[in-house]
Amino acid sequence: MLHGAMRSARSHSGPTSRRLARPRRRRGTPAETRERLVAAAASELNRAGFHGTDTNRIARAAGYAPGTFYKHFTDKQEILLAAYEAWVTAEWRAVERLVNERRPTAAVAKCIVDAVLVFHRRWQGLRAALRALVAQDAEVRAFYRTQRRRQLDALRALRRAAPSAASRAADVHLLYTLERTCDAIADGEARALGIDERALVARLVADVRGAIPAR
Amino acid sequence: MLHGAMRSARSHSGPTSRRLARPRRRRGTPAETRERLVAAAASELNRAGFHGTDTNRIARAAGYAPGTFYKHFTDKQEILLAAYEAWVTAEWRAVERLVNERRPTAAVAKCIVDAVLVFHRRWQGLRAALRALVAQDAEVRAFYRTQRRRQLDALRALRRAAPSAASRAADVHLLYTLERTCDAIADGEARALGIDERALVARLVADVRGAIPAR
Amino acid sequence: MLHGAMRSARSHSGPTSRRLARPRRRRGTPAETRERLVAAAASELNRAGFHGTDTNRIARAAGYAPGTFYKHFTDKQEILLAAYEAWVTAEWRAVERLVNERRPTAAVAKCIVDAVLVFHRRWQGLRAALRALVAQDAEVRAFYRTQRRRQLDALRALRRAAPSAASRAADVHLLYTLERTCDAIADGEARALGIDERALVARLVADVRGAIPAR
Amino acid sequence: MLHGAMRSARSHSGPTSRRLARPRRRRGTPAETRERLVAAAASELNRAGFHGTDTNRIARAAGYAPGTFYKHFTDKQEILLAAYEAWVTAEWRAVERLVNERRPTAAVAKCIVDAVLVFHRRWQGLRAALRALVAQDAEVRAFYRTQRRRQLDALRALRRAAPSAASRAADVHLLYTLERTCDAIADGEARALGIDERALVARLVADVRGAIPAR
DNA sequence: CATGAATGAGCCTTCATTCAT
DNA sequence: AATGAATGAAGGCTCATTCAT
Repeated sequence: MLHGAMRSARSHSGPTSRRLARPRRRRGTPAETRERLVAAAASELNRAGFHGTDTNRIARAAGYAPGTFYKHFTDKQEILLAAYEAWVTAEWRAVERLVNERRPTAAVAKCIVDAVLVFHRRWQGLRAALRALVAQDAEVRAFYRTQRRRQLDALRALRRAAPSAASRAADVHLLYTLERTCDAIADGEARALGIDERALVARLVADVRGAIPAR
Repeated sequence: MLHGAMRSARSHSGPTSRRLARPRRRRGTPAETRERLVAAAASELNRAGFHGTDTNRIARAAGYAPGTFYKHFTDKQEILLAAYEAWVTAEWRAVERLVNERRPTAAVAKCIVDAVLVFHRRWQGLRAALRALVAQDAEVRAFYRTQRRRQLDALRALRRAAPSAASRAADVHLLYTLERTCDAIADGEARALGIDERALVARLVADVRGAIPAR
Repeated sequence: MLHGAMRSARSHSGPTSRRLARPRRRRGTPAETRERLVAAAASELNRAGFHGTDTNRIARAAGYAPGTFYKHFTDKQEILLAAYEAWVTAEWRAVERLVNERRPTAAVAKCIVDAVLVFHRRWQGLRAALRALVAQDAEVRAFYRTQRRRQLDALRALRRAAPSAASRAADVHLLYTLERTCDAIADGEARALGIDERALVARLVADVRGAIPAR
Repeated sequence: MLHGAMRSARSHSGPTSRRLARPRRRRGTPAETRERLVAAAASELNRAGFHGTDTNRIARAAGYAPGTFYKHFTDKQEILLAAYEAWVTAEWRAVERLVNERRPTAAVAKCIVDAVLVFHRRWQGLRAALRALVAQDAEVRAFYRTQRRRQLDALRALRRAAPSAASRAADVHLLYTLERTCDAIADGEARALGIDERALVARLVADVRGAIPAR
């Protein structure tokens, strides 16, 4: 009569448990596995930051065991860079698509700012996580600067202007302004400060319009 | 508090110098202890970021045992906020001082940008550490926004203009541009991208000049 | 304008603060100080147990600074023993008083059980704290056994019987039964188990009655 | 779980023997790991009490690294409860076994008291550790009372009597008496007080005999 | 390729205790 | 006699990473 399975009030579920369990055994090519891991990492990093995310959790969220993570990435930092690269690529692909549409400059500028805002809103946390590492880690810094060069190249192509010292300074000035202000709108700071977001966006649109050639 | 450490951009003696010679029972008021801890924290956080230092290390760097930290701060986050507050205060005190000098607007604008650059160069890491936490922690975010409001108030007073929705948008636009660009110059990114820093600074000076009243 | 005393959102109150501050500077004889400390310790230990109480807190609760504690006691354990000794003394003084009243045996037995219950209810936590230490520490164990001898002596005197091996066994049997059962009633276990407390008390009264001489 | 360790009162090989020879990567099922941890915890807690051991030590004693502990238990308290639950189960299994033997009531009662004594002797420290926490922690208290209910149910079944308020009071009265007295014998207090242990045990046997049905 | 139990360095935090005043 | 800032050892717990399977 005492033998019944009376469990402790607080029973730890043990190491076998998968709190984040999703359907597993989704076999596929290594590339698919990697892609799933990057997607899961982007999401986790965006939500909890670099130090708030753990690699076991990333793997589980992607449907894999912890060890699998390290078959595809050498460390946590590497997957952050992969996630960020995907982000930059997607953002600039979107911007380029907009620029190539045959529309008035003003409309294009507005669309670009809107598109950037959408991306910054969606990936606020990921961006912040990266920025923090950029300040601390030389490797991340080098990577970040490479991405920045890609952005600058894209912007220069968009301008269709001959590169000059002045125009390069103007380009980074624009990029930083756009980026920082979009971050502030994206993370709600502008609203919290009682700023009229439309007025702020209007300024950004004006900045962008000044940078792309009139049609 | 901490103004001794914040006032100058070159006043840091290095943490290694203290680690060996640690006098037992350093006497002083609690306020002095607190100030030493904040100065040490600013320095450590600036060097290694939030997750790259620990409270024991901060205490040791200030010349105290680990336990002492917790007599003055409830946790590591609190001391980061204290260090940041001191930073903001010192920076804007410097800016105000410049503004109040009787000099031509152009000269004042140049001095302001230079001063901001000095602060951003010196406290790059601290700023990055804070930004990362702002993205993750609601309490830090609230604190950060309070500081931002102080900055905006200071800027408005400097403008001597009646506050309007447009001018507030212009103010944050300027702040973000100045801040992000100075960060990029401070952390060497501008140089790494082959940007002419003087040209970039010139743009910032022009931005600032547009914001302060002509004499 | 920035110079106003703008305090951080979370401001640690610093080492000078006395969260438990009671009116201080109550000077008096060393014996009075000691007594206040013991009283405060009894209360804290009773509430939070040995490991849940800290000596700084005890000192503050008694109206003194942390250092004062160690002027009167060599360590935390010592004050626990002092508090316990006071407890035992008070309890048996109460029991003796009841026994010496000229009343029928049954009434006296009932009063004794009630009195014991009152003490156990009031000092549940202190008793538990002591018991835990008794199991771990030889010094505490020795002290505890000394108190137990006092109790046995008191009980023997109360019995007015010649000491014999049998009567001594009966005495400890009674003491343990009374003690453990009163603890269970005092800490609410009896009630939680759905036991009729009056029936249980009645049993204890019967036990006690069998041990004291009829009039 | 843990019955290997609990079944016998002499099966412990000592924690020192393991500390040096620690094979890397001990393989086994999670259940085996858990069982080893619980056995090590029971032993450590029994030896040093709740605050006298730490989870790192428990893990090492079981042959694991500190982190392994937290794959199986959320905290130190949980493993204490697991160890205690195993203890209660083992003790009552032993008692039941004795009761079910076809022997005279007197002999059975003697065997029961002896068995309880063996368990109390072997696990004195564990019992004391638990009792101290019961006084301080609501969760532990709830768990403890659940175990107590199991004991009462077992005792009632053993009595083969219809449950009544009077019999329930008698049951807890017996349980507390038996328990507290066995603790006192087990921890050497009875001997230290000059009590004839056989006489005391004889009283307990009489108490138990009164509770189980005659054959 | 994938698994998942196990690792272990190291962080944050507490608190009994000391000692210069 | 009392103070209270300071101490520092130690403990609970986490998580990036490894490796036997």
